[in-house]
Amino acid sequence: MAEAPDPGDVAHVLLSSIGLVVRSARRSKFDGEVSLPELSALKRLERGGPATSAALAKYEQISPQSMSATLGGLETRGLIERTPDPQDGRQSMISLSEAGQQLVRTGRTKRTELMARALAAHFTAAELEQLFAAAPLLERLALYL
Amino acid sequence: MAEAPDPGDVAHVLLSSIGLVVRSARRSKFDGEVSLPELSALKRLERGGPATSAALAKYEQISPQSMSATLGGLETRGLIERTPDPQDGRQSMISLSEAGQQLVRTGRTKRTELMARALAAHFTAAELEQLFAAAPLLERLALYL
DNA sequence: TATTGTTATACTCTATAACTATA
DNA sequence: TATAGTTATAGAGTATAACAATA
Repeated sequence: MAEAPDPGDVAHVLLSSIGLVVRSARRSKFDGEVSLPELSALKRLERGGPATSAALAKYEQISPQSMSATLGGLETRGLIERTPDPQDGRQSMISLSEAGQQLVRTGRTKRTELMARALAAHFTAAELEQLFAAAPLLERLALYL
Repeated sequence: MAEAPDPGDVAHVLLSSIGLVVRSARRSKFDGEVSLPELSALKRLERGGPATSAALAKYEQISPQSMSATLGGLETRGLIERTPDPQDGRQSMISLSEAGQQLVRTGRTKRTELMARALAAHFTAAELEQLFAAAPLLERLALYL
């Protein structure tokens, strides 16, 4: 194990590399495909189960209004369902529809597939392991920004 | 070393975690501070030296038009300089100005500082090492998307 | 009054198309 | 004609402000 790198250096290289990946991922467009924020919300629902719009916004670190817009698009395409809270008429629980479950469970979004293929073709097992291990660290980092 | 994770799983967790970091980083606003794409361009110039607008766009994986807009903002604030190519009147070399060099070299952008503080406060040396090692892998991944 | 969620509006970052100037 | 770069315009994703409905 090498010595600990300077946090400033780590911040530097992370900001660069992460920016590049996001720009690249966004650049590849697929018709009728879910967008990055949509995919993120769907995966959150799969991992965490049904949730209110406000809770989702908090998890995803975006404003409730933005989440509202994202969910609107998902509902239009039948990927999520809303169940009004019988106790509190203001709230609704958002959950994955049958179609939404299929889409996320099978991981068959073209965007994820493209990245999976790139990983399989150009990275060693050890590197995949490294990237896999880095992901939870990145999630944790996001909480402190 | 654990066995190699499935590339699909790696793609999944990377897309999620990276999205979160970018949204969090963008959410924290600082007046008069360089934006993420601006910072990225400045760092590229520091690492790679003077370059043309087109070359920068290619490195950063954005269109030449977008890079033009980014550079326009940086020039207005005196962070970069343009040197016309004496041989070819169409081209200019972009380089960091004195102010731009200072800003990037000292790493004193508020955004980088915020992330550096978070890393220093909430991550172990081994984790920093892990994140540091993951950055070049992410850059490579971006090339194949 | 406070809370959940939406609608209206605007800003940032990016793209594509059309243009200018130079080669 | 071809290339480097800019200007014009549009779209995605985000934010804040103002509003409606419910508590």
